[in-house]
Amino acid sequence: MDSRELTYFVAVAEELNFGRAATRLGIAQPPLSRTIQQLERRLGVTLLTRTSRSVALTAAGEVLLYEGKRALAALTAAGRRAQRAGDPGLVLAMKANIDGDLLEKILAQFAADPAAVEVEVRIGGIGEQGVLLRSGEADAALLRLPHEDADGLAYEELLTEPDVAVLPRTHRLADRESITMSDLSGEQLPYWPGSPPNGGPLVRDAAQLMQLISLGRTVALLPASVRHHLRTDLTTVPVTDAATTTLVIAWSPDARSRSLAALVQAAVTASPSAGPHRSTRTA
Amino acid sequence: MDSRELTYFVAVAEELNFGRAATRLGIAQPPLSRTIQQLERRLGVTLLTRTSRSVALTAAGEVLLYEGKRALAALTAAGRRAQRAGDPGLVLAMKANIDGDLLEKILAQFAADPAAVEVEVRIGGIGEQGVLLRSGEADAALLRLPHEDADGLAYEELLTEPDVAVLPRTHRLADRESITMSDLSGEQLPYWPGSPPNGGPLVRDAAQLMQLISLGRTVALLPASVRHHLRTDLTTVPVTDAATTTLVIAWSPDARSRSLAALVQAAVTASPSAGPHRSTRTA
DNA sequence: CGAATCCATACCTGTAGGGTATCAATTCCG
DNA sequence: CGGAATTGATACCCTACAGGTATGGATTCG
Repeated sequence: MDSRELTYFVAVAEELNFGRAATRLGIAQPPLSRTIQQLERRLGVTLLTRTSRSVALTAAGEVLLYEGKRALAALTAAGRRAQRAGDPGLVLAMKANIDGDLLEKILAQFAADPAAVEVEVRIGGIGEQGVLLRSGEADAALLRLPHEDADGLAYEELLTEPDVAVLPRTHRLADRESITMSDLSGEQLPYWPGSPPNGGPLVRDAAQLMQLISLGRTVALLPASVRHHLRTDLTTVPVTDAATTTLVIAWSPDARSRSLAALVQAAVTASPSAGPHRSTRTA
Repeated sequence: MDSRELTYFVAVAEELNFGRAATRLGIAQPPLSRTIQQLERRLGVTLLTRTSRSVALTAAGEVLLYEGKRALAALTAAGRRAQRAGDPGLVLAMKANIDGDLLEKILAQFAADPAAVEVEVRIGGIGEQGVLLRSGEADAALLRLPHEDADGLAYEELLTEPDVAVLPRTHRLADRESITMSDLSGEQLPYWPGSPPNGGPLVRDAAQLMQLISLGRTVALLPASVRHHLRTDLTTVPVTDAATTTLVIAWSPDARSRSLAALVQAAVTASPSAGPHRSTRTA
């Protein structure tokens, strides 16, 4: 398999349109058609069914799209990790304000370890952490399960919190001791890029979300630790039957650096629920 | 990252010699040198330290070798799986005579499942099963832990057996009710390709091993179920403090075919220790 | 039925990947 | 100690193939 052909195929398979795919790849359409034909001939399998009006994936195409994307990601990740291999430092990816004040403790704990190295903390947008990790640009990431995807990653659980409702102070439920999910049935819950629209507004970052809540346009269910960083015009109310969010530290299962192991160890030690640990990966 | 460059690098990194690597790749040495230089320039990292007499890997090179091999394997596996995606059948890889008579039961159980498809059983050499699985040539494999490597694979445990000593009938220990590991301290235990030599003979397949045992040249510790297929000039003796071997059915964690799931299910159901199951991967 | 859309075909061009010849630096060994 | 052998780098050429342009054929849409 050649990575160029595969890259081209993935583009077509995702766009389901040769012209758009070619533009996205920065080449003309004819060479793209040719390359896909070559690939199909080489594999001896039809990947796409083209009516001269539209393109659809065959079963084989579905498989190749799914597996091919992973393989290509592994390829670029290999390069990235090699680039950063000389640099002894670690990169930790996280979203702003999701740590429940844990980050400082983790870093302090890590600093005490003899294997400690410099840690660059990279604050990314929603859903970026996993990408950074899988692409080899970050060594570890703080993720929230089940909101974020830990598929194919190793992780350790750090902290589990109940979700609370974040409301404007003027909201009808703002003064309640606690509420239930059914109390929120009339509200427009937001959704993130990547997850399916649910009628509510699309939010890209925390600040935007808080703004929308403040305007009464939406209401959010967030881990209890948001309380510590909340704007003064917002408040939180416990939701008795809400889901819980688990903060985990995740890393590539392929990584095997001494300092990364120490960072994970430090994170587990620094977290309040420092129970027995078990590495896991989701299937 | 380009797969061609990476393939070339892996060859050089494994051979630690540009000439040999070029031969292995079927190209001349100068273009190989050039390509590696290009790769290093592109990544901005030195991968190899060349004294004009020998080649050694840098830290970055080590990382790229390790991760690059995985990425390339994923690449070819993606192609293979796509090739076989149209074919609804499954390929099950295993070693001869390692199944403890379980294979028939598994296939019978599977045949009863509505999602059953044709199963091609591929009997491979020692250590090949994992390779077939990882390269996408097989959908599932019967492996013996801890002798074989389940790294990066998902698996379900089927059967755990104690190891027994396989001896010639004329052996001094052949008539004992049971023995201990210390009784075998004077014996030359064999080793397999891939594992480090230990002074004993190198064996490539079961028939060869049995022959060597019959000649009194070695003695083997094998799972108890070998008894069923043993030559008449050999016998087995329980070893009270021997390790146990666990037969597992393994598959690629990336696979998500209905029929494969049914096969795994059938294997678990057919195995005697049909307890609660838990998918695992080793780190 | 013409216009628009979309993939395939035909043909041309430039470059990058590959080959040969050779050099420079070590190492080996008589 | 000096010549032979080994090994990676350099210089140069050549061809195959990736990519571009123009255009055709088929389908859909208004």
